[in-house]
Amino acid sequence: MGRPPCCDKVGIKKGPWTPEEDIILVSYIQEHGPGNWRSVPTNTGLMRCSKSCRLRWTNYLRPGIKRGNFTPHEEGMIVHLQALLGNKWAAIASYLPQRTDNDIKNYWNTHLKKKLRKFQSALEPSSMAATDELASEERKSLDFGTDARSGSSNVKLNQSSPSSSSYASSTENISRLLQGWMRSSPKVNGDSIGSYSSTPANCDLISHGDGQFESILSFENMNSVALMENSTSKATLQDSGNGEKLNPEKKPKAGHLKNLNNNDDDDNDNDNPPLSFLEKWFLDESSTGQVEDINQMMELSSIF
DNA sequence: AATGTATTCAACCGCAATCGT
DNA sequence: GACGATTGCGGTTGAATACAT
Repeated sequence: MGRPPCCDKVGIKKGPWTPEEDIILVSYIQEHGPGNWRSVPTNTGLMRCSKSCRLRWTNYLRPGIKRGNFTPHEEGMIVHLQALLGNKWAAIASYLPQRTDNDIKNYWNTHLKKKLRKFQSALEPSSMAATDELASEERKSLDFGTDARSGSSNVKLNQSSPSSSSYASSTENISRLLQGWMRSSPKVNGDSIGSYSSTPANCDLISHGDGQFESILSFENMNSVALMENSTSKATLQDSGNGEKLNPEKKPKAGHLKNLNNNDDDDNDNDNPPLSFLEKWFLDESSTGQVEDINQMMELSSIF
């Protein structure tokens, strides 16, 4: 019953991509442009399903993708947007140029969520005791800005995968691969199309580029995604790279609606979540999780 | 040095939305 | 409008790697 998975076909290759496959895919897209993924495997001879080709392109080969360290500004934006939108990674990614939804999702799951948990534990130490698994995990890495495993700064974490054997982690390979295309890419608003300028050109979110959170406070009066849509409606959300529309907020699925509604519920008083304090705490690498003003912190608990 | 454990992230899977007929 | 095909998205997995013992 139901449609069989597209990758279940015999002879369809799975797993990590090889440099040869990447070159084939990039060459094809360079010539034909992204899209019509269905025809990509057929036309290229790649033994990959269309989905895999699209994923490889959007998450890795696409020009202008920034890998590695997330800046504090990016972290702050993710925190902000996640609080506003829930796990709408694609929507969040549309406001973080050069970052893929997958990247953001991974970063959230591996780094930011931990920070949030720690934040919660600071708020409600007793509740942490109830969640033993999480609690023990967090206790292993008490320094907020420290990698639990290495004890070193988070900055280390996102260096392009240290692996020397793993091709997929070699950004140099990819950039070399794409160099020709990047050079020939037309410019839009001073940015190479290759930079995947999916962020709305007029969007206040990042246009300031000052690295301050104020830059995203254009959401100040937002209480819902619908409002966000209004606030950005003047911007043409168009991925200039492949022509795909990049609507920051498509019709949410049921689960997402729930998520969003939860946010709405939290904001029933029509006030935005008091995130500035959270950001400060969240991004303070020297923070040890100490809460100086517990009352202020308590205000934040309802957000999550 | 060997082994066990934790972490990361590229890639896969399944579902829902969208598109084309 | 109905239906099938295609695309996009979010959750999850598992191999590779780093770290701890």
